Amino acid sequence: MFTLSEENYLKAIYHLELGNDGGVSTNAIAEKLATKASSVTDMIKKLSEKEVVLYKKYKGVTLTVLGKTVAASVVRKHRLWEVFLVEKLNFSWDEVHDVAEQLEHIKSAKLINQLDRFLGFPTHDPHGDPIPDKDGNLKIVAKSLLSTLSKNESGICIGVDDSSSEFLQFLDKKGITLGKKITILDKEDFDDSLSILIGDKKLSISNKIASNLYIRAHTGQ
Amino acid sequence: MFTLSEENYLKAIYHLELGNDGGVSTNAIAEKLATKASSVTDMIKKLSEKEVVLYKKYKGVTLTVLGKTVAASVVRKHRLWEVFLVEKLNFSWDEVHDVAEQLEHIKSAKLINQLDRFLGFPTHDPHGDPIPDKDGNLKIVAKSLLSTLSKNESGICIGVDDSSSEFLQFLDKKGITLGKKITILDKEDFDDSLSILIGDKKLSISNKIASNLYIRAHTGQ
DNA sequence: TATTATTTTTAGACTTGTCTAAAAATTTAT
DNA sequence: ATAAATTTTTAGACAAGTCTAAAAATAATA
Repeated sequence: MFTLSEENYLKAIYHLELGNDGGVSTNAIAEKLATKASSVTDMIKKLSEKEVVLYKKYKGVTLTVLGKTVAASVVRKHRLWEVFLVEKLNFSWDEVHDVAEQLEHIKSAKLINQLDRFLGFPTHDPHGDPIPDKDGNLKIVAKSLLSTLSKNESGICIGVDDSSSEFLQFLDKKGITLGKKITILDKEDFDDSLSILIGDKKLSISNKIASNLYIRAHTGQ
Repeated sequence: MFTLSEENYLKAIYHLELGNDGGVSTNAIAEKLATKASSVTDMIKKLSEKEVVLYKKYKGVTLTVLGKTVAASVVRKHRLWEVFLVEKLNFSWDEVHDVAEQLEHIKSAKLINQLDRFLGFPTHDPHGDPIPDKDGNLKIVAKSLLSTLSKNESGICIGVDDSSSEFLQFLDKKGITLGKKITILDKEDFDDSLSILIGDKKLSISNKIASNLYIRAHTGQ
């Protein structure tokens, strides 16, 4: 059994490992959890004794198979609860994070299995992130940043990189939601801003926005 | 804001105050929370400084208006989650307690208000206990123990006193559920056991069972 | 009422998770 | 390759919540 704090460390390491390949640094974990490097070192020792991470002094940390399983289960719970909040309780996608951050630590296998069923076995959370299955596996869908598409290419909006509530509210305001088709009408060399067609509306968006939107290639039509 | 532990103490005191009138003793709280009297004294001092209880050394403890509000809100959350688990996630009434014990500490006003709406503003939990409203008020329905009814009297089963899972499973096995009409066919003086009619079935139940079942008077018919 | 029993509180210790400040190791740059 | 900068670890401290053992207050009893 793992404490709330241990689960948060495992989740942080899990997310950091997906980004960087190889070990995760003490400082990276500290930054992610808004804590101090010395606290991270302490906790890493504890996690290492519990055999959920591999740790060599000064060499960073890696999740073991067990650690990965635990972390994935926390992520699974987080994302299932997010779906629940949006689909059943009328939360908007920018409101779910803090509550899911609490709900992800509730311990009950039956609860999460029944919730999964109740929600119709969803595969993605409201931000387009994949939901790990019971065994911790997740299906990674090939995706590209909108900023990497060329003129006249198009795709389906399937996720966001930055899921801060400011960004999500901005997208709401512009009418950019998951599942919508986006076509690049023009690219401005000067500032890399884009002119796009979304639904039947023309929009101009900055490169910063385009670098935070994930697109699934949309062949044909 | 209150910690998980503080919330548990407030809830315990709240329940104990409903039973005993007057102050709640240190030992009673210790027993309810399965902790030591010395720990209770420590925590009571903290709660007293936070002005949620009135405390005089050796004289027990009473909730303030603020304390009562906080406690009722925890109870409200607990019972709403129990309804959710039974109504939406197919838990049986003997399985909900431990999970609700965790869920009751999730902090989000929007979550609990939306959950309340999603469930259709229920007034009672799966064990027949009333759900406090947003302001912490609860509607107390006149109820009697089945063991206090006389021969040929009848009533509707509306709650249980003991909600341990052993007792609840026993009731399931016997087909005794909330909302059913129960009529006393006979009372045995020797051991106070009862012969009852529930639905169209005749049952013999011990006094211990009858002393843990709440009945709403059922006049006429 | 004096004595015994019970309840409650205090004193001191321990665990978890955190922090600051200083020391040690590693990496970067000259 | 040596010095400087950065990262990481250690050492010691602190707050929350709990515990045991002993002291103090209250309640029960002879």
